[in-house]
Amino acid sequence: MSQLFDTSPAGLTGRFAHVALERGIDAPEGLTYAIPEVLADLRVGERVVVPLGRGDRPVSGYVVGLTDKGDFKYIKPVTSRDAGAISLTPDLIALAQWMAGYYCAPIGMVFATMLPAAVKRGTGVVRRTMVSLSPGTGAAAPPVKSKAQRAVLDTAAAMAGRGEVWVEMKVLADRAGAKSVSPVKHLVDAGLLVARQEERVFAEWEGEIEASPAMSLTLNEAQSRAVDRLAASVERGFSVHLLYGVTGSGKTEVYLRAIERVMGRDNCGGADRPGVIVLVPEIALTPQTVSRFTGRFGGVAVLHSGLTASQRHEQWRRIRAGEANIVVGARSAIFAPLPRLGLIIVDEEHENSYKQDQLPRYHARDVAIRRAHLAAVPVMLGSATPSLESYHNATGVGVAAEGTSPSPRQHWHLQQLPERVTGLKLPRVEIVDLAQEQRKRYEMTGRGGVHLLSVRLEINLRSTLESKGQAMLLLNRRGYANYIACPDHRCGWMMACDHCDATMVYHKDAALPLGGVVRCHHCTAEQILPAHCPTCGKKVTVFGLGTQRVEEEIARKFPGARLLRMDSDVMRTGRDYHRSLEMFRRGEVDVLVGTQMIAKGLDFPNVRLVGVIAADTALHIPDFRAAERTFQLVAQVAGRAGRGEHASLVIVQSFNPADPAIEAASRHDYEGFAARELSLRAEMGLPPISRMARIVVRDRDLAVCTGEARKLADHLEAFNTQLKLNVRLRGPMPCPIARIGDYHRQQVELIAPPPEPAATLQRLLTALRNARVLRSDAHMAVDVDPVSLL
DNA sequence: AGCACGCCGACT
DNA sequence: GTCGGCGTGCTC
Repeated sequence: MSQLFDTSPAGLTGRFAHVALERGIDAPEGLTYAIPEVLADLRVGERVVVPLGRGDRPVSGYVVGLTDKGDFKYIKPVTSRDAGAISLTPDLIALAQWMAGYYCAPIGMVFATMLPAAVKRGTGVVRRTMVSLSPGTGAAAPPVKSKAQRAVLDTAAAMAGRGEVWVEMKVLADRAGAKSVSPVKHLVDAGLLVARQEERVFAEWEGEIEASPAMSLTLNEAQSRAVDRLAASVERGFSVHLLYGVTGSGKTEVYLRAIERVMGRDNCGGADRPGVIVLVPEIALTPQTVSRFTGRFGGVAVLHSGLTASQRHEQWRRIRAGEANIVVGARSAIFAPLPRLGLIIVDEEHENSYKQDQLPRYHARDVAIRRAHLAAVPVMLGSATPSLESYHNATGVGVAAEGTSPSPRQHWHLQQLPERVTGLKLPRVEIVDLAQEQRKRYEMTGRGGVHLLSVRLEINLRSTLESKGQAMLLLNRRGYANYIACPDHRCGWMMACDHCDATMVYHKDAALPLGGVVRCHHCTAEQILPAHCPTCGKKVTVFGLGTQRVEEEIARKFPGARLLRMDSDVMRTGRDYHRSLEMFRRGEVDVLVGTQMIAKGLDFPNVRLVGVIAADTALHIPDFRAAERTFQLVAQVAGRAGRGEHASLVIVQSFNPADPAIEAASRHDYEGFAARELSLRAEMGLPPISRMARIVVRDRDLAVCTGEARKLADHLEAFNTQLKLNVRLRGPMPCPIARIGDYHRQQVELIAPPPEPAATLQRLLTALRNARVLRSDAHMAVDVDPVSLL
């Protein structure tokens, strides 16, 4: 169209910008707008305002591409640049486009996730007027009208002499002893001072993060080797290093040294230096973790959910401006707008919290790998219990034919830290058979019922407390009892949520009039505990284990022990969590009872006993990763013991003591577990050897839900056959939890076989998306690489 | 996401 | 005969 004109229409450059809008339109390549002369220097990544729809409603979007050809029929011009001059680096634009395609998400949603709302809204932006002596005003005392003006000029001259050339108007007035800024304003009007507007983001910080002293630790051989190999790979561009180091093997020190190597020892920020992103699970983002980085380096920015809007905005601006080039943060910190990237580190890469459970359903580890690839830099993934995805990629275990040795994927490297740092050994782990324990107890006492503490655990807890040691007890289930039922087996009534296909959980609370509430863990439903069975009238019983019950049991058996429970019911904010951990660290707590939030990454030297109350909680959930979860949980919590000079012990209670996952975790045998589990996955055609996507259809009406799911499955089958993709389709079938919050849920699973499973899956999903039968919205959720199948 | 167009029930 | 219900689809 532009070629029709010898010269462009008035005010237009004849060039065009592809603009991806912030919401709504699911087109990764964006809409085409003409670039006006006044915006001739528009670049990819800039946030702009464009007219949309008949009413030319102003909407925000991002320039994703520039072109000389505008082949669309009607083309409107870009209205203006974003008022806050927000822009994303070109690598983030490319990353957003990849994410929108890979995760089947509207690109606008991806941008919305990339940019903190505080940045878009401009939270915390303060305008200040800065003034400075006019050039030429200095030496000769210019005529002034008042004493106040004289004082202002003298003060400004004195400050300029100390290097403060630009001073905020209000500050200058104060220093000069003026009652208001009016003398300063008069001087500006008279041309003796010059003024300019400055916009700055201002945030209040409550107490500075204290930097822990930079300890110079000597690396052991394995640590040095890992650092050397990573450093050696920098020149080759993109590479992935899986740092598999047992619990307590000093992975953090490897990260710190790797950062030193990449950006130089004396980092203090500066845009000329490459930047580093360190991803840490939200829960591990403690002041202690952060201080290990701030203690070693300057120019560190922190991003986590506990920040206020203006703090987040301030951190983002510092990063964007190159003032901070080390970013430590949770999942969304992978979108940190570093002008130049040098390295990405993903700590505890196996953590499921890296996967976002809302649109866009991205996995921060995988996005990190993609971002490193786009920037041609190395990425290091660290874990004591790597995800089978990463282990498979880094070793090739799981696909090698008999007799051939497995080989890693291209660009992947395995770095191992097989031993704990100086002098520390992995703790001894004992398994207690709970079924046998129950029988023994019955023989001795004549009474049945499940006891939370086995004889072994109770004895060891007692001796631990007597010797002033600390203990941690893990039970990965909140509440008091997760079943509320009729005691009569012939009746069989069990209390279920009215809105979900799930049982209700009893939460004890002595402060409440009826001693507690009954809650659904999948929606917000809450009820009182019924006294009698609604079907047969018998007195209801509660059974099943929860952390509250462990707490009660310990309090009863060990009245002198200082006890603290940590689960998401008690820990409402990150501050509660950090405060509790600090109490435990200071030794003000003897026994810590909690869910998986106490299992990961914590380092308390005085923990001499770790007890797993029931290792089976995750074992029977209908998810092919049940064994992997169980292994990770047991191995991780076991790793909390033996981090000091005292002897320590881990006791794992289980109804399935011979289960391979529990057994392997008790022997600290990750490799054995991984080899076995990966061959099972290969045999059953499951990830990571294959790739999976899951599409959930939800509707309040069951018939609509099943009908829509059927239609979707038919479409999938048609395209799968037509494109000869050989993707395995399962369903439509009800989700394991078939109804949540009054919405019925049907699912279809897509499993793409090797070779090139990811590409195969993408081809099918893209085909459906282009045919407009697949969309991610309120009715349909596409989850690529799901981590949870409920 | 908005905001239109479009095709069926209760009003002047 | 019109007003308006919100279902479906487009926005450069």
